[in-house]
Amino acid sequence: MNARAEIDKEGRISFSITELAEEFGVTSRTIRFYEDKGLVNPAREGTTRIYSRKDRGRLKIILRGRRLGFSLQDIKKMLDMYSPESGGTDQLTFTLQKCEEQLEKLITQRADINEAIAELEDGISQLKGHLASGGADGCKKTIA
Amino acid sequence: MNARAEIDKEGRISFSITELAEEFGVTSRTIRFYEDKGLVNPAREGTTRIYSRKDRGRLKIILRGRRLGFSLQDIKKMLDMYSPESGGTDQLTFTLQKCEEQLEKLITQRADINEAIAELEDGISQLKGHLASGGADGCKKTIA
DNA sequence: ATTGACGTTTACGTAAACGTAAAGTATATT
DNA sequence: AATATACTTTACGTTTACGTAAACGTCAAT
Repeated sequence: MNARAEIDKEGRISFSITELAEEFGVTSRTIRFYEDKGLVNPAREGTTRIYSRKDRGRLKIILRGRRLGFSLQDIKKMLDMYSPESGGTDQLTFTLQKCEEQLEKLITQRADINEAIAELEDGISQLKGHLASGGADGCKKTIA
Repeated sequence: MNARAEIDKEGRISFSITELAEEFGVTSRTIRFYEDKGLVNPAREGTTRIYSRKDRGRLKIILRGRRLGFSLQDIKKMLDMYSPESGGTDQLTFTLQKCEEQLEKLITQRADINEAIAELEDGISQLKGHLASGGADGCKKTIA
């Protein structure tokens, strides 16, 4: 049994690469790839990667970004935005602007989703109608 | 001047590939590529592609799908779902189920977006706080 | 008749996001 | 000591979604 695994059973404070991979449903290759691209930067114990809670948080954000269809490059920018480690006033201002741009994007995307959802719901209720009214046709609505 | 362009100035009933490309902000190459993949199937006048309103509708859906991060393959399935041309009852039932699955996906995705938006708004207001309170630090909040 | 705008096919090129082997290190259990 | 397990790096392979170039057809205006 591993020392680290012993110490922090619950409320973990550090994680191995495979732990995170399993938790998030990706391969370790993927996580290392993200590191290659500068999206995470775990500590090292010798050569082995040690992921902090913060690293884990970044991973979570990365994967959500991916689900939303953003490129890793965009996601990197987003992450950099979140942590303006060097807080010069103009850096902050810059970050703020980037954040607001990103926010716009997401809002647009939400609108897209809502449209898609509405159409799907519409289609579903029509399908149900067709099934209820029995027959092979009904109103022949396709796509507009 | 082209005959078609003359006839249907407004309320267009058919479109050329470049018209649609410009309208949707993609290249004609992209649209032909979608055809290659079976996502659209415009009529032909000789060898030239003629896009109907329906084709245009499909294109709109395709591009929205893309913005949402779906693969063309997924989008094809979605489109096939919308138009169950051969309406056998079990075909309809199948389509219905697929639609409902898709709906689930989108709802999940909307949740993702809402999370991301919330975090961003939070981050933005914190940034504004830092900027207002002047200094180089403040509360050192980074990512969790 | 030629220029130009628009269309076509065929086919090779490319960037992003990993997959997948190869080959080695480190620790732990049998 | 040997096997198993987890980790590492290096590097080439793969898929998706187009870009881009070549080489040609078609129509309308100059």
